[in-house]
Amino acid sequence: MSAKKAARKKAAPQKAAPKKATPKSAALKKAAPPKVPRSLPYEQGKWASAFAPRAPGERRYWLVKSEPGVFSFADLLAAPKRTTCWDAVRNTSARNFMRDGMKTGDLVLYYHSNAEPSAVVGVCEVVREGYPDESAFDPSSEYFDADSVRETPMWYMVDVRAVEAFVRPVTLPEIKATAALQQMALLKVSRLSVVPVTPSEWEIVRTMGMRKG
DNA sequence: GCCAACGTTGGC
DNA sequence: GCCAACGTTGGC
Repeated sequence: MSAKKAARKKAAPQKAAPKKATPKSAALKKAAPPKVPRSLPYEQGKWASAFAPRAPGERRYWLVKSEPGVFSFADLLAAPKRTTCWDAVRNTSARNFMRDGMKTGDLVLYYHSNAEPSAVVGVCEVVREGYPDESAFDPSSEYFDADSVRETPMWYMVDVRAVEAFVRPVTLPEIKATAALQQMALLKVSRLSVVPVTPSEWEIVRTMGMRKG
């Protein structure tokens, strides 16, 4: 285990729920002049398809990671309305996926990272599209970021609701051993807590997770 | 615990 | 704008 895990703090007194994944970095940075959220050229990059205009009714798929010791899928199932805000993400690419890519109704694979075994354990659904992450504004939060101000929020989150628990975990070794899943962003991009999943990848992983035996 | 792969920061 | 130093994630 690594540093994280340290997370798990007071419950955010906010709307949805507790904290989750990505712990953060340290610290309180000294007061700095507000920065405008940087816009990366990701629209033209390898993730362009995640942000491209959608066909009418098109649903997209994603994967989010959380350490089970911090916020597990069982915690999500036990949360009010089986819903939580996916706060505390402090990585610009993951932020962009949440702020600009995810839409209500999209389905999300729930992955337990730093777990034994690390695995996809269930499915949740986006029920609220990107909105400012309140924890970044709160000086008492361990996720406080002085660079994020209400006028120009730096960090965003979405709300997700649990849809179904897999009947068995689809482990990382299994994913790595599946030919059709070799291109999954989960395997290709290291250390990103929110990543896109293609429709075929989603179908394969979900089928594996819902099949007994 | 180790370390690879990144992302971010800051000096220049 | 370059790039080295540093921090973080997360598999192993």
